[in-house]
Amino acid sequence: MVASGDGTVGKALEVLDQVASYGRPVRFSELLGGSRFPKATLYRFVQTLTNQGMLAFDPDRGTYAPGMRLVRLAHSAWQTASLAPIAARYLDRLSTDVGATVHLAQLDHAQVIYVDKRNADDPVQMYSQSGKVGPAYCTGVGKVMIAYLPEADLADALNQQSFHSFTETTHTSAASLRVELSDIRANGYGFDREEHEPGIICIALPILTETNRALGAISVTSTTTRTNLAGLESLVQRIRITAEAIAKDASLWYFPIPVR
Amino acid sequence: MVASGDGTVGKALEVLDQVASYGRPVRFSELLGGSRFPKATLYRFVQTLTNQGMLAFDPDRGTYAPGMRLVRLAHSAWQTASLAPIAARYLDRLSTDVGATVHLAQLDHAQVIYVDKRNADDPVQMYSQSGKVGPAYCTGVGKVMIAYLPEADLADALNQQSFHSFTETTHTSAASLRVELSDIRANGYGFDREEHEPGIICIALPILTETNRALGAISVTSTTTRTNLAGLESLVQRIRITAEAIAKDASLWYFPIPVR
DNA sequence: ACAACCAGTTTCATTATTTGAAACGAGGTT
DNA sequence: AACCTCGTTTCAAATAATGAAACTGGTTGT
Repeated sequence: MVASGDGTVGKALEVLDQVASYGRPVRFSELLGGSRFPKATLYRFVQTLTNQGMLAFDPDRGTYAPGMRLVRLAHSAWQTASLAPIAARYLDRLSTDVGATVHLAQLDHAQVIYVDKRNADDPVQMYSQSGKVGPAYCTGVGKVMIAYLPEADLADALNQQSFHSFTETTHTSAASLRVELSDIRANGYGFDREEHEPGIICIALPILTETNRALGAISVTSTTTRTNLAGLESLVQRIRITAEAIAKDASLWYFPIPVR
Repeated sequence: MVASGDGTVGKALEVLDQVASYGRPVRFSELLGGSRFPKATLYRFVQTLTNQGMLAFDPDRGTYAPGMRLVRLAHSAWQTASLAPIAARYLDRLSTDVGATVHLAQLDHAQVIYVDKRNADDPVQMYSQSGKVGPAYCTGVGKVMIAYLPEADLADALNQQSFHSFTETTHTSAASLRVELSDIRANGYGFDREEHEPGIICIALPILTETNRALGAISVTSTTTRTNLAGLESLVQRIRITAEAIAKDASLWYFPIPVR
């Protein structure tokens, strides 16, 4: 079933996603055009979401945009459910050690979400890169994370990949990707071989629990003008130290105190 | 009616807020304890939200936490509905000019959400301060924003303030706050007179549309050991330049192209 | 071995909410 | 005045949410 949608809540969240997808404030009629819901129904959803602060209505322009309540909730999510707070100090060190850009990512359904970043070249933090999404099938972090998914979830995730061919090396089918995924499980790391952007390569390692679930992934990115895959591979030991340190901290971190 | 809640969607979002409020992963039974919903109902909400990626379930520990979909959505919100992207360069300049901490905030219902920050002392950005919330009635940014609310919304916002007395100067009633709000409208700026934390003072200015709605606010914060209210007041002209520049950019920014 | 207990999950008849076609109202344009 | 478009409201029919109670599987106590 393509259209998932758990009841009313699922539909409302679908509308929320739709608004977010425009990347700019939108009019009601625009939403209606791109929506599977009838006018009155969509109208009620938009009203409800606005009441709830999940959408913000601009009365001057009559437009809707994602609301500030999301920012507040995401702050919670970022702090309690993401690896970013735990990983921060390790990423700092890794980035200065290897002198390259470091990403920390997690999986959301079948998509990659970048939750933190260290840019070695230009020390100015791009504020809130956090939240940016990317495809799983053609990024280093994406591939190492789905490689450790249980078969049922993996099949699901593969179904949701677009397999759009960004470059010559992009995987264009689940079958060819599956071959690489078993390599990744064998090695414990994976590459991005210019699959997403020409000239951009990376090496990625998963952050694993004791039960071998991937909590997230870290990657070191570079360009073909500066190094090559072998060059990146030489960093594996160093990166593994970071990944394991983060995994260990994460396991210690939440020991939900059974407060009574 | 105290219990608002628009239908099923409102209730589900209430549960989402509840999970976020713990600030750590929580068990189902903990949620049940603090919830007005019966077991089966709460269970279904949590299931739905988890399916939707708004919550994340940790199968190893049996806990729920805010999900990564929120981070993705908030990225959208931050980029399209917040003033942060527009204001960034102005905040940089203001912060170096005045040599103090600068905040950019917006209103979410009756709460203040900090969407960006420049810390003059310590150049290390605290990553993703963005999303942090604060009370409206005892912060500089909060007061200048609610001062420009239409009466109906203002009454609503005042009702939702806790008027908890943090310090000796904290407003403890809507009545006394209202007096200050009319001063703020007269002057175009407002102060935090150690109302939230002893020793911490700030001056805040609203970012206004042509129709005099407050899109957000900026503040310059300092301590009583370094300066005083008169000292902050001397910065008004400089801050106003920034506030007006942001307002102007914001008005130019979204001119929703009627694409056809 | 057994019983009691607990957290989490499922069931199902009842109840309340959502649904959407259609009508309406407010501006604007011809 | 007739005619658009866009947003909003109405209301009976259709659907989905509700929650008490039963159930499951694991843990603890005797």
